[in-house]
Amino acid sequence: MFIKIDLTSDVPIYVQIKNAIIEGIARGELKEGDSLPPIRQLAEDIGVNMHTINKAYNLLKDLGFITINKKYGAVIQVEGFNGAFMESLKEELRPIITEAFVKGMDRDAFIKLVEGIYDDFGGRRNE
Amino acid sequence: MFIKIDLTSDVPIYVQIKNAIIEGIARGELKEGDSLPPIRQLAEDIGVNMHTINKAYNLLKDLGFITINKKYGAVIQVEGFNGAFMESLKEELRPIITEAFVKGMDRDAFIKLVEGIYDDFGGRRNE
DNA sequence: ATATTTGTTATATATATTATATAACAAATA
DNA sequence: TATTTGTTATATAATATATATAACAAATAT
Repeated sequence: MFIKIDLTSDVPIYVQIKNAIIEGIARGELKEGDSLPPIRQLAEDIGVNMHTINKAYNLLKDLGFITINKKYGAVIQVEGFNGAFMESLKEELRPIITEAFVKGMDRDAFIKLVEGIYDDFGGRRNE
Repeated sequence: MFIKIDLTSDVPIYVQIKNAIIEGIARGELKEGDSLPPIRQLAEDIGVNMHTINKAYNLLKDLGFITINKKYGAVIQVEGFNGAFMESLKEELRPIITEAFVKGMDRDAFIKLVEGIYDDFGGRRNE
């Protein structure tokens, strides 16, 4: 687990950790069934408090990216997208797109940006 | 100005107001040169504190959507996108796209979603 | 000229969020 | 039996969000 935290960022640490782990899955570094480190260990590794990791893990659970139990710890298990996810995705996306549109960025330019990010995950396929 | 605030939302009120005003520009209801209501008036209209409006206006100014001065108040004046905007846009977009990708949403499905939102602003053109 | 309206600034208070620090618990593991 | 695990409970501190008053200086209206 290589997670770099930017303490100057306005993005909360537990959100940065959540993002980094989802990135790890997207890049294929973390696969279904893989275990994440115990919260105390990861906390020491990246130099933050145990509860901050715990918060990140529970957020990942709520978002449907991992399961947590005492037997196996935190295990990558991705719930596919559903209606609720699509709704929250739209709500997140809308103000971002609106800002870009108002600033003169046309549809094609925005789509190019999206394609560029998607290409980072290359030919990777989700099972 | 028709701004509806969702007090149960986890999105701060001043951000909701900022988003609503940018939406207004995108929909063509607010045009370059138009003045926004005085902060006290808008505050009373939507039932929030003066400082909350002030914060929203100053955020809009920092983001390059309005200018503020005592003579003309808050006036719509959109700064076109630049490198800094593109960078922050990418940073905002990346974790959202990554989540969608990991959940099995492919590039084309995501782009369709983007196109749907762009279509809300119809044939409108930004000068 | 005078009063009002404007954005701005200054305090103060209250609540929620974020992050850390310790401690303890129950279940699983070594 | 001791250790490790996620979990829960308190406590503290800093920051963010929102409200409430008050006052200021500049512009506007009467």
